Amino acid sequence: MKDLITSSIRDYFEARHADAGLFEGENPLSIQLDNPRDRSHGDLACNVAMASSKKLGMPPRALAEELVTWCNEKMEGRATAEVAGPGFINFRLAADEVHAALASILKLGADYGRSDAGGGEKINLEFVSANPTGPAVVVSARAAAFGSTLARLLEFSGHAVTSEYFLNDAGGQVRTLGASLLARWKETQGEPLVIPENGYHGLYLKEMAESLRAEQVEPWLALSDSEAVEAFARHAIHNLVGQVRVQMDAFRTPFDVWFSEKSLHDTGKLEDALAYLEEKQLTYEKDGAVWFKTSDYGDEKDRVVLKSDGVAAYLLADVAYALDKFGRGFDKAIYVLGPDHHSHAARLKAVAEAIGAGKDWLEVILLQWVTLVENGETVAMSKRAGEFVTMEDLVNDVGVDVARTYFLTRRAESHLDFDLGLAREQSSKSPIFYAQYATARIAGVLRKAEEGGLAAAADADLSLLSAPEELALIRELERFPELIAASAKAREPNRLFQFLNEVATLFHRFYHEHQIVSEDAAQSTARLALCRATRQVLGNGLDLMGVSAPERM
RNA sequence: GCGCCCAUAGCUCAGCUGGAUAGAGCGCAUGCCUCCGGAGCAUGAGGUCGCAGGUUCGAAUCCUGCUGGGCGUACCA
Repeated sequence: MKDLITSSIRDYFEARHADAGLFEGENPLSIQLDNPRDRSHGDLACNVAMASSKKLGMPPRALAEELVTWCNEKMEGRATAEVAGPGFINFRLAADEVHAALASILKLGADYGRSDAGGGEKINLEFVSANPTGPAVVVSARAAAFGSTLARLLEFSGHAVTSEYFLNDAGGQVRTLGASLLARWKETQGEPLVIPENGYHGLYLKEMAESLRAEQVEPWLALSDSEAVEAFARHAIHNLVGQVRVQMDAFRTPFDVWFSEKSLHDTGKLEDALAYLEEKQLTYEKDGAVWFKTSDYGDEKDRVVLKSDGVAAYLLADVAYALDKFGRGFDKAIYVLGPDHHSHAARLKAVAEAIGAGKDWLEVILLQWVTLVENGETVAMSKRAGEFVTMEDLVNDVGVDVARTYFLTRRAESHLDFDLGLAREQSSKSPIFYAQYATARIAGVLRKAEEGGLAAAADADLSLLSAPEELALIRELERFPELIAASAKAREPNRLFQFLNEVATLFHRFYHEHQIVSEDAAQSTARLALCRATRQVLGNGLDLMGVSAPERM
């Protein structure tokens, strides 16, 4: 339908104003159709008359009048146009068009909303990637909810997505972790507890140490100090990564690839990366270290890739990892980073350019902090000090549906206050309940209809749906595919949440105004069809969010 | 100092990549179930969109400069 309107408008300009060259040059005119905020302005609104009036030397309203006449003829009653305000052209779809949209929702079912907007673009989406030096914390839960939903949105809108988790299972922090566990082990053996400098104080290591068996540890202790620390570290990492995997799974956040940083070290990829940079003459030596000229690509200063002690700096792993990803043929790599890593954005961009992928190949999304709030008090967290609410605690406390939704209500850039008290309440105050309540309510109505023998009637006469509340609901449902595509393109899953709430609002209003199951079988059947379509859209949307659509609550 | 992010109703936040009278939830006030789920619906009060300029037919949205807050600014990862 949109295509018909757009082509009608374009035809007009080509027939009457071809010499103005509106569609050429550096600022070609694009014909936009928006959903007006105010429904009394029709179904679709267009601003071309205002946008082009200056170039054509015509007053916007006069131009709009001509366009309206032209379009009304072209569209043959499938939609009607009228001029409004300063020169908007408002289009109203014929009822048949609206009903056809409803029929199409019912026909497509679980695939309704799917599109090929992404054109099969191959995207690597990396998210969470938290250091496996302790249990996953709340920021990871936010990243998980955000990333997994974005992955599903991208997939649904026609992209080929690989969800990836990068494990920092190498480097100094891992050794520190091993040393901390070793200290905890010694504690279980009656020795005084001496946690190393900058070590990890969390009780999870105490518990882990207590679950170690003596015969397991003996061979480790027989090794040199350094190798012993390494052995404890390996155990700790293995254990913690296992926990993270289980939690991500329980949080409905599947990953296609768990990428080990250590594997880059073990397979010589770091040396390859360094050789690559050297070959491209992007490195130099200074103060005994090897530097990478990231400032050539917009970073504020150069960075060390090989430390003066000969050990690779983390950035080299970034280069090796980016080379690996690029080599796997992705058209785009999205990095979802935590707020503590935002200084990395510039140098990651530099890496992308240096390896010849181009700076648009690598996209950084920065998630902001989550502050847990309870009774107006901020709940403090620090991984090293061992005070934190883990992701597991959070999920046990409020449930997966509530936790996921809470994170999906906000844009990535906004700091998020997570109110534990509110989330725990399981009431209408909780953000997800409104939409879920709608699905449960619909399920209730459908059960009722089934008891009355109405369920089987598939050939509903949709033209019986003509009340304002009915049409408004259908038109909102019709926006779903477009919303999905836009939400994926903007990397803003929160729009999906907003949309589902809008659908729920319109459904509740419709429900309140109209008796669905009544004496009038034809009318009932039509309204039941609308209920099914609404449930389908809510269900598809909630599914993308990784949230359940309950039959009863 | 420099860099990134944020600033919208009493509170928490949306605002669809420049559109018409800036919205929702919570809280507050008032109505609506003999009827399919009242965990719902409707109405009302509440705004200098941080401040000042600029671009535009048109700005909460884009640009510049301020103010205030968060984070970062390692040969840590």
